[in-house]
Amino acid sequence: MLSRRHCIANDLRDRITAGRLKPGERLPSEAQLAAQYEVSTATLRSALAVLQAEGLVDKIHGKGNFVHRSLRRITYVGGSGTRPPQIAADAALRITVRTTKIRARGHLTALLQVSTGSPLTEFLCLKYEAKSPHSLARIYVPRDLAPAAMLNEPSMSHEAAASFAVLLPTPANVRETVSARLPTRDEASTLQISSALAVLAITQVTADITGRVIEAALLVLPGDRADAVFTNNHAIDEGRPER
Amino acid sequence: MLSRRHCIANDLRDRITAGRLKPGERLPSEAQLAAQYEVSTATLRSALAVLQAEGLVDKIHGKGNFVHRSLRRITYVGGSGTRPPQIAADAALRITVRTTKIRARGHLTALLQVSTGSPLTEFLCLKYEAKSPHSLARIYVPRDLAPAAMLNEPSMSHEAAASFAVLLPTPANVRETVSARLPTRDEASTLQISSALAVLAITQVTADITGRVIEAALLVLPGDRADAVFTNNHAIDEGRPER
DNA sequence: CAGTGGTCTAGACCACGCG
DNA sequence: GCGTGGTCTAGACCACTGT
Repeated sequence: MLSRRHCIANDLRDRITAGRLKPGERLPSEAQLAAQYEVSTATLRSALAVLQAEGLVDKIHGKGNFVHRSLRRITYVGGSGTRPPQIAADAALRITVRTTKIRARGHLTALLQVSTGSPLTEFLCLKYEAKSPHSLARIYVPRDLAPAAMLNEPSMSHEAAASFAVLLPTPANVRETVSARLPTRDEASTLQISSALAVLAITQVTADITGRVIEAALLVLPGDRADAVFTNNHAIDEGRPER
Repeated sequence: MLSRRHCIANDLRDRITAGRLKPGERLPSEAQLAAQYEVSTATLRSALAVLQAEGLVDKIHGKGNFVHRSLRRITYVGGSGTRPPQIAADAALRITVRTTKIRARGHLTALLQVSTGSPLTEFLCLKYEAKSPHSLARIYVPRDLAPAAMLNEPSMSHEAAASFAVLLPTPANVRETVSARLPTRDEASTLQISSALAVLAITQVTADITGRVIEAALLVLPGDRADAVFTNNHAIDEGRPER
């Protein structure tokens, strides 16, 4: 026996995945839907919350509920060392970078293996596909390693922005840690996603051959459209994994 | 300006992370908490829902709300090819394996690059730490490759259960795809987690040198306590990533 | 049985977007 | 101003857990 909330969520989900409700389309207002399903607005809203957490529905205050526009999937390609790891920037991605001088504290000291107060440069990178934010990266580099040119160059090349390690002299060892969590308040609003939609968080730490950490990158990708792929070898190739 | 829901969630979160509410401890009943905070039970429940999605609170119907017992973290070690990738089984993990003969269909045909109806063996592996389920893996192997011994061996070694590829003759190429999503109904109940707690889903495809896929593993790890780590080199070593 | 969480209601009032 | 979603209430009733 399913609760009405789940019945309604299932019904709407089916209508969306079957294409009877199309991406970008506005759903009837919550009051109307509540009347159609003969439930209270609270119940109807809890059904929509399910779909929202699944990334199928976008709620916009004052405007309505919309079938999620299925954006291009984001594929983070790891298993680096030969090429700079990066989000596959197939096309038409716009990147903004904000550079800030900060001092290490908290987790950053552990990640970069520097002491508290150590000078760092933070690169806050935001990628957009058209007008929708797609991914967020915070990259930290010890101040003495950040090439001076980059510090003064507001719009750098797309490729370089994704990772700086490749520009540095010595070959790099990379460790990437991937986890699933809810976005912080800031991340949710920056990426314009629901704070109930889990993100794929990737922490990428790059060291030179001496073991010195030369870069730490914290990437946040919306869970509904992101995968991270790690390959030994390019021999295996085909479609998407399950689900 | 924060909603009362978030105020309450923040307050309880602080009390938990500060240790004033201890792991395993039962919270006051929802009615009592609602009275303390002077809100309706609905509002209080929505505050608890926030903490539940963060994995900080376990709700048990008929018993109460409990501060989440912080279990050992699960670290999935990828970047394989030299050693079988596996969940670090530091100690005291019990594994159950259920073996089923099935036929390929849907996503599995694409993953294993076999045609629909092709005979497979499914290994459904569940790891427990004490009595709590910790991770779930579904491993698929073409029937003609599954060693006959394993099919009849109900309790295999812990190491072998995590990945079979290492037992096979030819060296392997591995592709691992990581994503964040909500658990299915089955996964949530099997892992005894909230269906609002995101999971880290890892799809691991192993091929032999000829390019033939010899194994596909679908791993599901609770997002609140799992990381996947991919390293080029073991030169970098220290604590946890951010957050 | 009593106590707990789970679901749902009918309605009030607030905040946002747009004409 | 009007229609939308966002928050909250006070309470009813159901379902599960333990005694």
